Amino acid sequence: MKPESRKQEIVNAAAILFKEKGYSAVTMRDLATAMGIKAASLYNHIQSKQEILSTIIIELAEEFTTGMNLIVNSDQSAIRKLENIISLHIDVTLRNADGLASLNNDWMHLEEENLLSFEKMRNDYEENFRQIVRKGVDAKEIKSNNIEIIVFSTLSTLRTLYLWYPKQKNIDAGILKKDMIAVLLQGVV
Amino acid sequence: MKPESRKQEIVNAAAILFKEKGYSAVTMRDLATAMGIKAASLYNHIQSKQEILSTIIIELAEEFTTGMNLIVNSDQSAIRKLENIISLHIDVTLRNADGLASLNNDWMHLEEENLLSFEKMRNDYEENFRQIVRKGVDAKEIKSNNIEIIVFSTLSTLRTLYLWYPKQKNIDAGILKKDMIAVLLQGVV
DNA sequence: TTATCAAACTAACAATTGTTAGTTTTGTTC
DNA sequence: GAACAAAACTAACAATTGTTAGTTTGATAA
Repeated sequence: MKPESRKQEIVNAAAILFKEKGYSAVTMRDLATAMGIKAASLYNHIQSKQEILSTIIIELAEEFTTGMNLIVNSDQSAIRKLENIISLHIDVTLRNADGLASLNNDWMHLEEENLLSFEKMRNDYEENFRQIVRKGVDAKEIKSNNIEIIVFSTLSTLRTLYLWYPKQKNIDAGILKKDMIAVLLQGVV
Repeated sequence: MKPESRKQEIVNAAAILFKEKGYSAVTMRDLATAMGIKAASLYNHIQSKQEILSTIIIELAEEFTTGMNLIVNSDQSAIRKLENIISLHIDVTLRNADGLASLNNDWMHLEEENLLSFEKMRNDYEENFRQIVRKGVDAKEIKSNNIEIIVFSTLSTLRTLYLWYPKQKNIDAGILKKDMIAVLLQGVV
């Protein structure tokens, strides 16, 4: 066990609180109480409340961006790429479910460059996703229902994993991936 | 066009703001500015900020509860029931996409009885959903992947419709329902 | 012991929050 | 135009917000 830096401990505690009540509803005093210290003491380790949020979100966004780039540039079928995307989301969710709450619900409270860079990463991510599906349809690997609906429904599910996963007890990552791939790609009927 | 009550206008304006920034980050002065009046004037029409939130959420929750009860008690196949649930979500979303943002993201800021009654409605809703899927699996209508994953993935998509639908231009409700049913039930492969 | 440094503390600030009280404006009805 | 109600206003409040300044504590190294 490598000891976590005090800052990282604060960021982790904040992610849990942000998940429960949202960024705006969590006060620095709430966070300090959760850490067992006074609010002012937090500022020995972090620069601002905003810095906590951006630390949580940007790091996760970069993980997704890196993962997606690897997948997009790989030489695989569209279906395989979709499977890898599902796997990526599950991996990130298992590692940091709390932080994903902020990424999903509080990104709009980012400021300046962080907001812009987040929005760019998210748009690029979605565009990559869309392109994979499009190519899959062209290659007749994927049913040409409505491409936008496929992208939307798959991404909705993957983005909500952070809420659902913690409620499942002792679920194995490998089984989860297999089942999720089956449901999302082969359907339920 | 029936004239909306001033209170309803305020609630509608609030729903839009809550969607953009979340309940906690929207101040009564923000809302007043959006209405073109001063913050204090809002209180001629509403009792509190909290009342606005509960008006938005409880009404929607009751719509879902009513709709779900009709479907559960109907005499149809499990697949048909799932189709009707999809249809229900689309109908509610088309009618009040803004309010659904609060229902999805700000329900935890409800207080007292409203919080309890919301949580009960949501749990009952999910339990009904789960039971329909379970019966469908028993009747061999539905593939027995992982029931929890089916419930989760379908519900995730339906709950996120409020974000996606407004970005689609001039999409016909009937076509949307058909396509959504196809993707969610028959899959994409 | 002494010096050092991270990490806690107390005390306070200026700004913002939801809300109230009391008053004025606006528009409709007799 | 008098009367009335709806809906706006001004002014202020007590509480809470993120944050800063300066100080004390506690452990480690010299």
